[in-house]
Amino acid sequence: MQIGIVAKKIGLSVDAIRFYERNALLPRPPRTRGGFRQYAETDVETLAFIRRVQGLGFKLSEIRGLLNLRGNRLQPCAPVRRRLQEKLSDVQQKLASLHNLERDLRLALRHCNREMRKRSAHCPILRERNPSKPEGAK
Amino acid sequence: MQIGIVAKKIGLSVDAIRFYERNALLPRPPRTRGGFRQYAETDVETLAFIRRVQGLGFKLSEIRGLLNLRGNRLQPCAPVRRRLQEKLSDVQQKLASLHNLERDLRLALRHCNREMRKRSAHCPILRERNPSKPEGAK
DNA sequence: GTACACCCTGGAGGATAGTCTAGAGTCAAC
DNA sequence: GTTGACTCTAGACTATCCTCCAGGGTGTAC
Repeated sequence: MQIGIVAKKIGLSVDAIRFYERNALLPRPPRTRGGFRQYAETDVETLAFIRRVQGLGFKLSEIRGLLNLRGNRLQPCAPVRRRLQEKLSDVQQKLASLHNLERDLRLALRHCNREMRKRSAHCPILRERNPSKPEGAK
Repeated sequence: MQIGIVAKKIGLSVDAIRFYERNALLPRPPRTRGGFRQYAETDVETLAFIRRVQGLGFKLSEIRGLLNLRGNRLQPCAPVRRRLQEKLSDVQQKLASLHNLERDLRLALRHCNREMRKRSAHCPILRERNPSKPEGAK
């Protein structure tokens, strides 16, 4: 299978696949005499895996770690589990900080509305010194 | 006030302040004969403003827009309000997609746990074709 | 044997928000 | 007038995940 076919199959760009190869996420495939990459089904699976865990919020560098795990057969579930748990707590932290941000934005909007009702000429967001101490946000 | 003082006052690096100037977030201050920047209180306020709305999740390019609004006095509250609302709905979208991600991660962990209880040698995350269709995530 | 789509490489670029560096100059205090 | 802390500039670098490009070669169908 040549690279364009694989790209279409998986929904990636040709450039992205070559990028993954350069960055050791995908093994170097054999080539035709002319130098064209020739992929097998396992490569397609690897790419599908990459997409899938990328969808779980893993960075490419982390995915590289997972792929190495994937290579050996000795009960690799435990380290994967650990990584999933780490990722879950990352996500939960991000959620918390976004919730804070949401609260601060609502607060700012409320100030804004109050000022508009008063037909005041100065916007509290633009003028005030310290309207709501938005700190918690990431 | 020279740049280091301002930096300390606001909690930014000297480099960051110069960076803001280069990127038209902060006006160019007057200089001493020797070429040192001399800041006034209003510059400190501008920087405080930048920090504040950055804490509300605005990018520097967006903050530049807000700062322009800040210049004119003609009832600028309405456009600010609009931007705040846009930002709020961005945040809400991100929250939704992170919630999806959290759900997918929990699901993946559950699969993982099940497999470990079975003392199975293959990890469902590494092997399965399509364990939980993690799509909704950003 | 030629047309056309496809592939190759290496390197640049891009968005974001800065940080870091070298090498030189300045300010204030003593 | 010298010391020491501070500042100046331009440009390179960080991390992330690719995309785009030129200039050239390959594969296959007709």
